[in-house]
Amino acid sequence: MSDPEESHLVQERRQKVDRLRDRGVEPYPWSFPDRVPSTTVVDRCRSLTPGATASGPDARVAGRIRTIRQHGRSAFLDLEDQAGGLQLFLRVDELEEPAYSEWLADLDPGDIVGAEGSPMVTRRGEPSLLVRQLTMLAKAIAPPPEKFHGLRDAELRIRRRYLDLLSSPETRARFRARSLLVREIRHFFDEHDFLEVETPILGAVASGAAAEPFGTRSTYLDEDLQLRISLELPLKRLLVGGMERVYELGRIFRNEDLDVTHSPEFSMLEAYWAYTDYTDMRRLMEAMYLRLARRIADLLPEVPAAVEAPTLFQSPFAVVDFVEALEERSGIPGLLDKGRDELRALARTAGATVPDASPPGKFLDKLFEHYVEPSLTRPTFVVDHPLSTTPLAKHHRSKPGRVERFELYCRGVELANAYSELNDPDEQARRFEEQLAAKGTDHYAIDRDFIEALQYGMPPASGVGFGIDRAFMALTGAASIKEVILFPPVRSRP
RNA sequence: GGGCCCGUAGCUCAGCCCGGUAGAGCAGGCGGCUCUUAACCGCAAGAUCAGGGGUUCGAAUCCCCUCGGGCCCGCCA
Repeated sequence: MSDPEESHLVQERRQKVDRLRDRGVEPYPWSFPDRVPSTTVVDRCRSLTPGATASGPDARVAGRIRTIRQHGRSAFLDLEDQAGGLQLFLRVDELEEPAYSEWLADLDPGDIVGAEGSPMVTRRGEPSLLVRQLTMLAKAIAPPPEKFHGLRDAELRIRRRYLDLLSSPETRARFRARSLLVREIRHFFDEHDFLEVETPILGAVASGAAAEPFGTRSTYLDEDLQLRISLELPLKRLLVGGMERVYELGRIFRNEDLDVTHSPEFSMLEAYWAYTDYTDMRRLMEAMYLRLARRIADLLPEVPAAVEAPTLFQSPFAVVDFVEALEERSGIPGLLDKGRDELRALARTAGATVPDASPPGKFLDKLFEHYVEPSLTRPTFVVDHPLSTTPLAKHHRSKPGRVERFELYCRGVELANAYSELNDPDEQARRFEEQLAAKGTDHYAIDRDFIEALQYGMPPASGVGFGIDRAFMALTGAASIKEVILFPPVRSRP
């Protein structure tokens, strides 16, 4: 693939830029005031019969030229803007300066133009703008992707997302929906009196999850730093500090390979709620997902999975006990009494390869992943995990060997993870030590300052975390996380 | 990191099995057309066939390596 700079197509378009300048037309002007969305013009066309032109004031629209259909001394242009698009109808006897023939010669698909004229409906019934004045707003010197098939090359669609966006209404709709869904999530927490906060991305030791961190370095501090892998510990410090309902929605970084459901950097929301337990949080999450499901159906009426979301997410969500579900599905009784070696053997049989030295919880997670997860297509809360799987949750008040935790699953994907938060400083210290000793989790560094914070007293609280990308995937049925991240990580260009 | 598959014009694709020196549509150029909508009609142009090496009289095509991508596995609560 040669550099577009060298292409003769670009050369030809550069010559058009020169020609425009020679005629005194600025190819890159500063603004286009008083423009309205294309939908405003389309609305004004509704009352018109085919062939009629509106009598009222002229309308001004702006956007990108997608196609040009020239008919000798008239032409139709398809103009696209964020609201949608509109057909422009150019006729030599309607168009003011500059001359029609000059305009068409220097206009290409991909150019951004402004148009002023009368709303009209063609004889074939297409809402249009009968153009009186056409203004070049940004001459495109690189040609846009093919008008009908668009950009299919998966690599180009990701590396040059702007090309994917400008050539694909579906892509534009998807990312618009993502933004509005994030807005909805913020509204939800704001309405429940949670404060949105920001905590550091850079720190000495990344903690709060078992994942390989990215490293970087501060020249000023002369220290090695790590990028955060979770939001948990700083937010809990805020509970200690007296903030009773906090959440953060931000990027976290895990130094791992990318696949259909994992990206090395992704957006995570974590919320902590003082004086409540995981049952309260379960109700909150159910309420949130019910709301998001309704919202996504409105936002993406063209996407079947989005339209089905309100049917799929219906109250009450199913609740299953982690151990009961696993024992039932696998047909293996007494899992909690089994030792590490026995669990490892079972995990092997189930086809999972886990480092021998992993803590018992790791094998249980693998078994769960294998036997239970795929069957969780409807929204289901999996509750009360074995203690060995979860170092930061409070032990269960009535089930020995368990913690008060839930994970929400839907369409086989984990959508949320929450627990009654551990606030006993000594037990927390002990759990960290155990994790560290168990190996297989060598990235678990002990955050001493966090233990110290707990010593001052953290109110009982529930906390939840969920990946924004996966939530959006589950709601829209997206096949890959790359489809829901505007700029997924890619290798630098060769 | 391992396995399989893919990379041909700016874009979308054919040609590759079975070796004979590259073909179309869109976009662009020139000409025609004042209601089209993947507009249409005519003419001309556009390609280090991802890059490098090998086999061969001859390689887009067969083999090897490199780069980039996709899928699966591993890693990843």
